[in-house]
Amino acid sequence: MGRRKVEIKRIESKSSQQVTFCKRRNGLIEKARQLSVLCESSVAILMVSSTGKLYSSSSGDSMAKIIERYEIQHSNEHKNLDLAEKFRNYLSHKELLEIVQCKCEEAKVDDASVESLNSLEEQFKAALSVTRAKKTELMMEFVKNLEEKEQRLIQENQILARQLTKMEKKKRLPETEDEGAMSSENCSGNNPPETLSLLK
Amino acid sequence: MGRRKVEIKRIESKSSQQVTFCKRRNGLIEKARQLSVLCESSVAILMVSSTGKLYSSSSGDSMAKIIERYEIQHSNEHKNLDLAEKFRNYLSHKELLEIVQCKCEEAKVDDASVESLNSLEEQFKAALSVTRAKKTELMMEFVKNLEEKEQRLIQENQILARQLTKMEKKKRLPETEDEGAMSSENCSGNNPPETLSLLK
DNA sequence: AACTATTTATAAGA
DNA sequence: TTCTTATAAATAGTT
Repeated sequence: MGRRKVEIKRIESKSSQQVTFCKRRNGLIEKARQLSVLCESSVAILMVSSTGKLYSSSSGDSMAKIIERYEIQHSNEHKNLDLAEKFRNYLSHKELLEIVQCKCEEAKVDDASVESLNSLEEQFKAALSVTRAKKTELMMEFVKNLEEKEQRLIQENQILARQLTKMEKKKRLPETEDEGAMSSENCSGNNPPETLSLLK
Repeated sequence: MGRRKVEIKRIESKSSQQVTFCKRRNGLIEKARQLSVLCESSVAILMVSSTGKLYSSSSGDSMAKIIERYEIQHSNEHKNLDLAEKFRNYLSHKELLEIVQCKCEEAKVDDASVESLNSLEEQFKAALSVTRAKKTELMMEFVKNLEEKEQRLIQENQILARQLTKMEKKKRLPETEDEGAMSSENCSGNNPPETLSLLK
């Protein structure tokens, strides 16, 4: 698509190559963007020019996310970075623990090479991360339960305090036997018994 | 380039989207191949479809090599674990938040390039890490306080219940005025008042 | 998966 | 680099 048909083979002239690289690079990035928008997908492009310069573009999602997705697919090859994040996103806590257990077994049989220990380390990092998330979840639940329990205890205390106040009244005035039971208005203005200080 | 001009926006029909994804995906890969050959360069493409399926292509060099090249370039950002670690070790939560705030300001002025957003993302990751540690600390403290409070409330309830039991006894036998106050033995065998059901 | 009317990308030139 | 434009190539809608 140009004035001439061009054969797809190395462009000899370095300057023409540079011009073509620039034009087609932009074209490629635009095509990727369109694909991403039209089809609700993520596209990442990495280009290394003949001079070694790197160009990259990502659409639909961040470069990191897309590369991560690739590395999950090719899990054997991805030795290095933040395994934890990947596991967190794609595996349940249980599944992860199973993998770690398995790795531990392997490591026992193994001659504990640096390779295998490195792999084990990564597994532990991932396990740590997922565990941390699980922990938070459980703590949130625990706090919620404690708060509910606290409310119930406070209510209970109030009921007990009210009964106590009423009893003391009856003791002082034993002749008034038949006043309305449990009327909260009766208590509202009274000082609570001193044992209720913690409720303040 | 087709029977109609198409707007670059999400294709509603899932099946059309699928067809377009397939056609343009192949087109993109072919363009990448051509660029690689014409300009003696390496091109990697990663595509994640709307259904989460991954497609990849590399020309001029292996995917692993090209991704490696990218990660070398972005080594500062890819060491995010180290970055988080550094922040945790050398900066207080407050200082980190200040840095992040500052970065947010920068990003607002900036034209929000992929570069700057990527950097911002890394800052957030670091912030997240430190925040998570802080959060755990605070939650542990909160839980401790709740547990202490719970104990105090339970004790208070027991005291109130005891007083109530005693009062009821006095009422039934008003002649025995001077028995030992607060003797727990007196209550141990008694049924608690019905309002204490929540303590069981 | 193939066909083709059109649109789009781009090679060459300025 | 960027723009222009003739032409090649990609692809949307159709079969």
